Amino acid sequence: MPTKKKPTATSRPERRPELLAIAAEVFAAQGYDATTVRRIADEAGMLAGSLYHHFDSKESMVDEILSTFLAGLRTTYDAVLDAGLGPRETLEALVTESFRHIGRNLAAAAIYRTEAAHLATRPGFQYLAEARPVLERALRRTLERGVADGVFRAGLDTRLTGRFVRDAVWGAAAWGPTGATDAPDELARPYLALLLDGLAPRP
Amino acid sequence: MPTKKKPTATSRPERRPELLAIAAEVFAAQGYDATTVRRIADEAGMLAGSLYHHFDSKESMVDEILSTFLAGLRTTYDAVLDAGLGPRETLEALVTESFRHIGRNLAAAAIYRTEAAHLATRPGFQYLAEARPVLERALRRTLERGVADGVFRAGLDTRLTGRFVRDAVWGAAAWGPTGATDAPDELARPYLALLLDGLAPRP
Amino acid sequence: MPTKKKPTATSRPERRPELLAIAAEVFAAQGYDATTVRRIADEAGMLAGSLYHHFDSKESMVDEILSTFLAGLRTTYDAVLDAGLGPRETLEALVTESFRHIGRNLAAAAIYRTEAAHLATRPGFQYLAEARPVLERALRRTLERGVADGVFRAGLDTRLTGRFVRDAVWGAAAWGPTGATDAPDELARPYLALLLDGLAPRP
Amino acid sequence: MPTKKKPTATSRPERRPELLAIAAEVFAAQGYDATTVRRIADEAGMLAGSLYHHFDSKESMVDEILSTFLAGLRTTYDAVLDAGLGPRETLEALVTESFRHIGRNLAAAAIYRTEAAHLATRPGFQYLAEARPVLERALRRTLERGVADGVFRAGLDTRLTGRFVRDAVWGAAAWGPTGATDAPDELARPYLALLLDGLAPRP
DNA sequence: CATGAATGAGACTTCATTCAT
DNA sequence: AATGAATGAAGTCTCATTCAT
Repeated sequence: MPTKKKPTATSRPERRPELLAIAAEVFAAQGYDATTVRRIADEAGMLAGSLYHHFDSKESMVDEILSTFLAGLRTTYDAVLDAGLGPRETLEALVTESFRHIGRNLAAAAIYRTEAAHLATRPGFQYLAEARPVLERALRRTLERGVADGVFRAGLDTRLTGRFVRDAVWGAAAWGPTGATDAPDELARPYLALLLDGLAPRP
Repeated sequence: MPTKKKPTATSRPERRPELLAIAAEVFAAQGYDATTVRRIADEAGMLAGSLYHHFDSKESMVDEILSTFLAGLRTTYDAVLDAGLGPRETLEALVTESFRHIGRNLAAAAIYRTEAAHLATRPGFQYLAEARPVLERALRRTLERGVADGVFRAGLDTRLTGRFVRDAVWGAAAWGPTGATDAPDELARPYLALLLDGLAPRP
Repeated sequence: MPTKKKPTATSRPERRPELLAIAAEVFAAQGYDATTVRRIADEAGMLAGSLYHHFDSKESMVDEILSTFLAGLRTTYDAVLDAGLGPRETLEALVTESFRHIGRNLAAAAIYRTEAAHLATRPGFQYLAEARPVLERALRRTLERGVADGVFRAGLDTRLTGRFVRDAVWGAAAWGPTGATDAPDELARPYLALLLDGLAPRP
Repeated sequence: MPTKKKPTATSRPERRPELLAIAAEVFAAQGYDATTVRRIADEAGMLAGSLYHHFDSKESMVDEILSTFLAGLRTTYDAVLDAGLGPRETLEALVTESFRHIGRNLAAAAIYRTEAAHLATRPGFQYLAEARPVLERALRRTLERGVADGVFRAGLDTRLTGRFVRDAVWGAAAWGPTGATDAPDELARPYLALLLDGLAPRP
């Protein structure tokens, strides 16, 4: 997937990702609107004005953070969907990879979860609205395939179920560093067990 | 002797809750920080300064919205937990009542879901941090009881499961008016079916 | 239901002077600009808007307070100057009556001392600028008479001395209630002793 | 004593004191509350918001003006009191140095005289209340020493006299630029003559 | 007379952003 | 690349004042 944005402001490649990581951390901690450019600069050990040698604007920072995050996510999902797996294995892979991507980019994921809906209304951020149903749709289709194949329970409301799964997965983005970073697979496994077999003991 | 006010024709039965509802709508739609007091006033058909006749500050508006919402939620949970139900029925009631409360107060719920984490760091909003684990804890304990009673699967990670359920339920607060308002019970039933029995068909 | 004819709630038909006294107290304590109309109303047990049944504006309140105070002062000075006293007795009377007037109208005096210079620049308050040199001028002329008569020391700088005396006298307006109210004559006597005879012991 | 500035080309040797001087002038002329930040900025040739690059708030401007002024005053008094002078010389030095300090910092002195009492009630300005009795106390003690030594008249009410002297001296801060700036010693000498020897001619 | 709601102007302050050095 | 000063637009909030009830 091609990068949509060339760095417009002059930048030395080393510093840029570093600054973005710092910015992501602050955005995640305080919220995008509540974060001041000065606070990011403080955290980076420079003055507010100096940030503009690296980025065009505060908006371009979230933009880059979120579009990078989402591009990676989409790539991951595409790989899963193109792998020719059965419905159950596809579902497991979608869930597992989601937890992994979130765990690897916790700040970006938290920003996405909290701010995307509001940011999506601003010009230049439509891609956020477009990205939102991606996981949901992949899940729904996988569920439909599974129901058709008899791998998943007949009569399943695939639309609602897709949403429930998506929300449960993304919820982990808000658990904070202690919850989701270290071992994303230790979230995926129990979640999948619950999702597939339910709470009630099998007879 | 001060007589009770008895407004005759143009009775204004408390403008306050009306204004709070408007404010909640705008906060939910745009985010707390991105919402200007003027926008709320516009929506209410008055000038920005006039709002301060009814409220101390913008902060006090979210405060009242959220604390009212959470007080109702806690009351509901307490009623469920005190009803003497078995674990499975308690779980069903917690989920069902959560969807109902969210559906009845969609704007407040959306604000809570999106802003609570950031607002909780401000002085005077500690109660948000305290309220956060309430549903999770109620769920976890119910799950523990259920596991002990053999109603729920043995070996369940009750801590993680509590969180997954909470996130799936609260996720609906972000579905927008078309998703969760109309028939909360039509969310609760399929969700509980999924949660209890899982995706996989029973043998 | 109260009686029709008499304004009952308060047996006082004239609320006005009472309200002015309250306003003067608050102006003196907080400063004119820092005083809100609402604060005055609070102190008077009514709502801010209700004050406008008695006064045209906040400005008209200070106006009435200060012009009343100054009219009384001028009357007093005129009486002293018209009494046909000698220079020394005139000086004593001016000082004594000043302390008395200040002591009797402490709040108004404090407002005058603190706010007059700034208020005088506003339209409608020119009389404040005109009133300012009244005591100084009376003092200076009395001093000049006294020097001519040999009652006061030859070579006295009457302009400076007039100012020094005025400032010492008006300074008491800022001493607070414990300093100047109770016994103005117990200020006048020692001050006059000091002024006439000085600190140094007579040989 | 202000050092001559030696600007090279466009040397900006600290804009801060310059801005403080401007602010002091405006505060003195209009009163603290009546002064708008915009007015100060206008006078300084910048926009209101730009002032906040140099100062935290309007309050912090008066704060710095007054605390600097009072620190200098206290230093001066301490030097006088530690000089080992006799009572009469101490008194003369206190009065002379007061007139000088006031004359050198007329705007700050005027602000102090007019606003200190009201400002002192705000948090962070307690030092104003503490600084107020400093001159009075120094004067009273010097007077007491003088009475004990027989340099000053026996039976003197030192408390009242201290206040009278303080008020006469500080009064000059309100005389305006034409009165007290140019030659503070030409105020001190006649005032001391009056204070020591009184109005009445010596026999 | 008093109330309670609302107005409208303006105040202080914040902040993203620019630009000469 | 970075600094420090400044801009300009907004935003929250205050307050004197008005007016129908």
